[in-house]
Amino acid sequence: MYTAEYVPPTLVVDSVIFQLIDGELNVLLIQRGADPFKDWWALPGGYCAAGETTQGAMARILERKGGITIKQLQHIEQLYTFDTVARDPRGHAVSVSYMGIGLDLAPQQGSHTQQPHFFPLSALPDLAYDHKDIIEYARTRLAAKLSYTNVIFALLPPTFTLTQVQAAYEAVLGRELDKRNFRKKFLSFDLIQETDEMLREGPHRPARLFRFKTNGLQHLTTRFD
Amino acid sequence: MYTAEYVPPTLVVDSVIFQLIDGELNVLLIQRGADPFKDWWALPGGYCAAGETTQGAMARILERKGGITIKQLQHIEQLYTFDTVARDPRGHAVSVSYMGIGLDLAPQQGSHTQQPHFFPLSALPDLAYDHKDIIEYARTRLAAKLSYTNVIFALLPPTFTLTQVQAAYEAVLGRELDKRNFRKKFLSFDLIQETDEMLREGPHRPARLFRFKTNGLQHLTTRFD
DNA sequence: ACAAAAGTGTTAAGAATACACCCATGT
DNA sequence: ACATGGGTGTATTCTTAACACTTTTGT
Repeated sequence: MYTAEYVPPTLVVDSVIFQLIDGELNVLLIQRGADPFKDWWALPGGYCAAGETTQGAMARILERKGGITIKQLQHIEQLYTFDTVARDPRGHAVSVSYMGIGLDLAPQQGSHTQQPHFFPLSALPDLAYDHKDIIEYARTRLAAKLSYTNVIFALLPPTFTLTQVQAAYEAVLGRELDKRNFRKKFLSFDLIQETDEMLREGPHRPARLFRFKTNGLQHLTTRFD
Repeated sequence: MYTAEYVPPTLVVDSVIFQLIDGELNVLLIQRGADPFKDWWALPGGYCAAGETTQGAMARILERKGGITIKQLQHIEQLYTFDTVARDPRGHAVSVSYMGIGLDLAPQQGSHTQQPHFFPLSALPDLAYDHKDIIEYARTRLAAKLSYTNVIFALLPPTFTLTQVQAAYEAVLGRELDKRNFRKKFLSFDLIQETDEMLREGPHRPARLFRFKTNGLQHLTTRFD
């Protein structure tokens, strides 16, 4: 397949797994059990072997190291391939990065790692490799995608209130939105429909529950923001 | 660096090199000299070795196979990593793809290939591998970037008329724009300044030449379109 | 004089923004 | 009764879209 003198770089896959916890965007990290960066927090990642797609490798590694299956993720997309020679002290490792988004993800102890853990983006520990850059890249991509896709569905439960949708937008964009304008605009996309359920959860008026008309990523015909 | 039983996929880099010719977006192709896909047209591409960045590999391969140096390119960006196992019949090859944009590129015969050639996107030959998908991905990305960056500079000469700018937008977007509205909007970005030169090239009123205030990619604060 | 592209403004419709009060509930 | 978050409409500003004629040149 390639000549004797051709030695490819190591190919690795790193995953940025997001979910909302308490209205904040959180990312899944594992604590490394071996050098380099032993005991540092890092994105779940690992080798991609010949014959395995990068997304296949992502699924295998996430399950083994993060205790999460990709069926729990409502959206997955490839982000960028990080390839600087110095990013891994052991030698040249090219990293294909992915973003995955889920809901109520409860990571399990992986067989090769310490307990994986979700951290809010506002309180990340020091990170191994260039993983801080990768997370920042993912957050920027997700924020951009809010404005031209329905990707918000991946952060929300099957039924949800408009206040929850707005809170999810605000968590990703990192700024507050006007309640009346947000509802008018978001409803105009025609992505969701009322259910006949209400959410009662406090000493205040119950909130209407909605659901998405279709799941799966779609491009908006009109932009948000 | 990796254990004996770990065999990485081959890592290759494929480049989509665009330039405008006669008001149409063209892409650089080479004719393959060996199997697989012998004599088919393909994107210039080749192996990336350990210790070499993917962009470094791109530069080396473009020069060798396409007769173009990356210094001739006014913009380069990574696109996507194509990794399906079946995309190369010889075995699993993961392709990191790049888009490069230049001007007056005159490809030279490469040492390992037939004469490279620019083809308009509207008249592409059959292409090897998944290279048609890669070109389509690049065109879509470029069209999207027109609306939120100044990337149009990469398609234009150092001085240019507003009609040329509009024609470049139209070539990438694949649709016509209103002259008065285009000029008003584009000038409002404040990216360009008048020169005191005029372009005379026919039996009609000469056109004012402009230049960009800064080269290099910038995000627009307001969107086009 | 004619053909060809350059250059230029106004109007109307639609979208974005700013903004404040009443409603339904649990305690 | 009160505290809490749910729910709703309008006026203003800004942006977009549609549209046609005059100017300057080469032949």
